[in-house]
Amino acid sequence: MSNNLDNAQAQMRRGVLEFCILSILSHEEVYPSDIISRMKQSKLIVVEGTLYPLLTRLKNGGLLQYRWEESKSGPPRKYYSLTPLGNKFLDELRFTWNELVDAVNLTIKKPENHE
Amino acid sequence: MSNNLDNAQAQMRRGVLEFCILSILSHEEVYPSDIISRMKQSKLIVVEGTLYPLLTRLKNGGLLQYRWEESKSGPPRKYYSLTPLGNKFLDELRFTWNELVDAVNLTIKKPENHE
DNA sequence: TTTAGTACCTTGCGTTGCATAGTAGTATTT
DNA sequence: AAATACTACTATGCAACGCAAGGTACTAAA
Repeated sequence: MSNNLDNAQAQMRRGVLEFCILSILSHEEVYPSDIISRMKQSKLIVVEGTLYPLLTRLKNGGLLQYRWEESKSGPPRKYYSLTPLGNKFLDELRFTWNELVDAVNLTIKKPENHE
Repeated sequence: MSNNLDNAQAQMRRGVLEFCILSILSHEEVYPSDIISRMKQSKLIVVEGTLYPLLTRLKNGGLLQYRWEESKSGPPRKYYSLTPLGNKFLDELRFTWNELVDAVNLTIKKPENHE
């Protein structure tokens, strides 16, 4: 049961993963570990095994780009940012998100008496 | 690209599928085809190949129950409804959904200047 | 009896999230 | 200098799930 719940919650989170990551990247140039902590701040947990492949997918799709930057405290970092295409894409997602919220609110409300 | 977008939109929808279906079932006893049209009304598309396995999963998890009812216009229908456990579960999902909306809104907003 | 409409069910594929493990850089401790 | 710890990126393999496609079965109409 709690298993079921965890699952359903995770499922919800997954749906907005891409959207949130792109949003974060639209505000600031960050590297993957940054994203993880930003997300954790808003209680949206992402792990490495999820994030890295996702970023690669988005990059291959032409939505993201990155540049290497040296770090004093470890290996070099990949700083990601949105491409113009990525920005357009994000705009669409914003619209989709708003639509989704509306759709869900409509669905979870008790229906009017029809007939 | 539009492929990418469709994908991301579908991903979002998937996240709330279970939640919406359980919500619908909490309002009225319906059969699967009903659910599909209810969802379509709110622009949340579900197809049979998704819905039937999902309902079976939820039933096996003890969240749903059903009864058969004859129909004048075709084969008998399976009318689903929530079990007590299903109701509790739905409550949790409502909470999760609200949390998620907050979390997303927090994430997609420009961050305050920290430092 | 054929066609159409409704409803339920199954199979198989592709995607994707995630646990796990691995590589490689810097900094600190012994 | 060797060992340990921390940070960061990468790779692999499995399991879950959505969905396209195809199938069964019932009623009604042509």
